[in-house]
Amino acid sequence: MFQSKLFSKTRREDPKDEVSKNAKLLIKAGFIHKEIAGVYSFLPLGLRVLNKIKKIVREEMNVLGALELNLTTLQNSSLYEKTNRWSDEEVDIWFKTELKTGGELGLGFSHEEAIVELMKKHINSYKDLPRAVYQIQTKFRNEERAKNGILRGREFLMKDLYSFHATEGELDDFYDKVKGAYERIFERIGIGDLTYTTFASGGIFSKYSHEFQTLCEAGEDLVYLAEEKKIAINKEVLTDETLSELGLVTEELVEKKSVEVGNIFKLGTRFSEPLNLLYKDEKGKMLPAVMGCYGFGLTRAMGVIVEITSDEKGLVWPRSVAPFDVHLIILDKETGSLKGNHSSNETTKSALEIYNELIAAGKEVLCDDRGLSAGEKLADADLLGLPYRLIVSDRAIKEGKFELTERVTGETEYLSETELFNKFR
RNA sequence: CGGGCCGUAGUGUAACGGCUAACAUGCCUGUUUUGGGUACAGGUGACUCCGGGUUCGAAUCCCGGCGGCCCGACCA
Repeated sequence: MFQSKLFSKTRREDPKDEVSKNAKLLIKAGFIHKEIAGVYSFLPLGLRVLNKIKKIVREEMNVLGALELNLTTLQNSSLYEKTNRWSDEEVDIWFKTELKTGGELGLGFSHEEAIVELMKKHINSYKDLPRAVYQIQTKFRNEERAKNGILRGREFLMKDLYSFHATEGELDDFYDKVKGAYERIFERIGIGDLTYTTFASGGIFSKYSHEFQTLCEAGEDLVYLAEEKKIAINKEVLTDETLSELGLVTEELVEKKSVEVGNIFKLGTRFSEPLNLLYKDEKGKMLPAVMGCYGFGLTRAMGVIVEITSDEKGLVWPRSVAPFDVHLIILDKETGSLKGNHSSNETTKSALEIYNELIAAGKEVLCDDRGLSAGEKLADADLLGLPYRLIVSDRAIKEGKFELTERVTGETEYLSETELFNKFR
């Protein structure tokens, strides 16, 4: 893609209405746009990052054998009355609205009820179990106070997976597999080292749930780490009892701030019972299905990546989620001479060749063909934070070399064309 | 939901109750420059968030609304 065609512009100054690092940088670099407090639009660059994360999440969901679907945003109030989750006393984050013909609706904040209602039509027998379905969908939560940019919005993108089982043992097995899948997701999106599987309060059905907490100064949660064992405990369940159960002692724990990027729950029959999701077992007995639910905040994960990887110059994307692989920067005496994908200038011509070859090699390339000064282009490149910056300049062309700089380390190599392509193979 | 701060060109800031609301940046024209936001010249751009009030006079003071941020509470 040519940068001259990209409508989003970078800004020189921090937006005055943002304090969080993630929002400041993402806005400055033109990845997102704030519509309302806690409500952000995703511009082309930001959307590309989100899509990269989505792809990784989908791949890991597929490994679990889960099928993707898409439930509605508008939710029927009467369904939630059955599980006692419609009243404001029970759930205070609903965005509620109503039909012109009467009747209340809510914008979905989570979809346990909806998925159970749907699966009732498709699960009748033990032969229909187990089942796992997921969706990647915008959730709405009427937070009293949105904060920290895209870490806690009123509207955000979430992956929610639900599983249905005949027995608790079956749920336990699946639950452990999901835990593994989550660990792979965090590894793959580049925050695995800082993400801890954390014991948290479990709700009614199980003693604990597991949160995936990424250590981060911008975090709102407090976790206690046993670093060597790679175990963490959320402050909310930190008791002597918990410690002895997990075989830990207070002395080995370190307190850290963190962001909850995922949370997995054993729901048991919390929803299947009141909503009558029943199946017949081998003996013809009607039993409620045993369920699990597994959430992952995509937009929040993106915010966390920014919080922990960016530096004073700007964003620093891990390769797996970067909007492009390579930032190809043309520095020549006639920049702006690039018209309709051809040019008479040797440097630009050479850059275009490289551009086309990289694309042919399957790389995603952002080519800075704008008629700006070198300094501006370099500063923008740092701000956008693509993994590699490839400079094609008059100087380099004379020497027959391309200059490749890795954003995260700042290390530069001077490569021949062959070496360059070996690098990207 | 308690407490605090704030709202001025696209962006970031300034302006004692008093001159045509200033500066930087951006944007447009031209010349210049091409390895770290190049330089110069000319130009463009604001009903000072909205509504009321006080005053000879309001960006500035008062009331109400809307919007934004922070601290705390909350976050199934």
